[in-house]
Amino acid sequence: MAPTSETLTAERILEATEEVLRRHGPAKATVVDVARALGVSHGSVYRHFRTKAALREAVTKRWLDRSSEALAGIAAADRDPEDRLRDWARGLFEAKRRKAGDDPELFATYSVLVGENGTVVGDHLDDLTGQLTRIVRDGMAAGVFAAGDPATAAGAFFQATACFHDPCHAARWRRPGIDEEFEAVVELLVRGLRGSRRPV
Amino acid sequence: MAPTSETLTAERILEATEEVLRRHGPAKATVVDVARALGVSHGSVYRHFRTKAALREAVTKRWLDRSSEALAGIAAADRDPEDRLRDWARGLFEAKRRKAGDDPELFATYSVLVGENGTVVGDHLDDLTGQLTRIVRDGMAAGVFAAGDPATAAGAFFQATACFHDPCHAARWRRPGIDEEFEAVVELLVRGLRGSRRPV
DNA sequence: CAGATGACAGATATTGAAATCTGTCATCTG
DNA sequence: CAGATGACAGATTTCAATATCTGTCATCTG
Repeated sequence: MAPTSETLTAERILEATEEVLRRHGPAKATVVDVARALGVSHGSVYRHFRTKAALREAVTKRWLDRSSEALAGIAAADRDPEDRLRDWARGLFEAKRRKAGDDPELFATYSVLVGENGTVVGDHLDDLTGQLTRIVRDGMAAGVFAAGDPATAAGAFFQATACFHDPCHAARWRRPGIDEEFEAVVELLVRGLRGSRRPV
Repeated sequence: MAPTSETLTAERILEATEEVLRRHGPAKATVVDVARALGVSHGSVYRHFRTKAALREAVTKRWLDRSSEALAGIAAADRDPEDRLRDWARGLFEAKRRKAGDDPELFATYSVLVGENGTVVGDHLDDLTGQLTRIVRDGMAAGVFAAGDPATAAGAFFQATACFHDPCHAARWRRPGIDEEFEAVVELLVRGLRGSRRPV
């Protein structure tokens, strides 16, 4: 809001943009608002970001990257792959549910941004399935999971748990019994990864 | 469009409403349009449906019920439960994908209606998971699937395949490789239903 | 008299004029 | 001269007046 004497950096613009998005929502947040919040002219914002879309994309990427960090720790840990897989899936679900529950409007805002930015979101999903692939590969190497293509199995696991991390299902995350449903799905998938009793 | 001398029945109103929805879309389809299409006054429509919402709900129910029928046949067949499960899931996916692909606007229209009508949709989902439960129960009875609560397992299977039947994922059904992804998820789930190699 | 009608009040949607925003760029300033 | 500015054109959004719709009901008709 008040003009600041600090140098205008991309980082400061991104912070201001997040704040404007938080206050005004995705539909009403304008580049002019961001410039006003920083006490500069909107022309200065365009010096750092070519278009409004690029600015929104950068904000989205920042947000998604922050989401990945905590999970990356779980994926890289040196522990039983099956436990890691459960913890990772639970961590992803809990994080999403907490964000959706604590500040529904902000979550809705980011859901809109995510819908706008196919490329950035695709990279984020690749990042997450990459983390999953690492866990699955470790599990196969340790003989805990049945042999197969780790990337395919990780992709299937990720898709099968979409109900518990994809924003389009957010409305259901408040229902009672959702935790039991989550556990049931994860258990079913873990058993599937372990492999079949009867030979193929 | 042209006035008809036949008696005005709920059925005829529903047909006209489907047509109006198909032509005008969910946002612009009005009760007055429906009455015009039937050549009657809108007051007559209100004699059969208390509100516009009730009319839309009835149309939604009709549509969902039609969707269930084909699958019900698969679920009730007297065949190997594992094949039945695969065919059922594949049938659900194919039907949804075909509808979304053949007439995207109509599919979008019904997606909106589905979003409006929690109760009717809930019943439909109960119907589908009921069909799945029957298959899973048969599989457990035959020893093909590991013992457990059939309803829980069926619910988990249904949620885990949401990517391939929930309209909110419709945009991804055109991507190349989607069939392989579907197969991978179903295989993983089927292996999970068969049970674990190592004792719990 | 069962069923259809259309006038009506309040709610909702449409429309077009005015305001604001996006993106560019010639100009200014430290 | 690197970086900021604000005027500008064309695109988009807002807003208030206007039109349409929803749901009711007294009245009509076969």
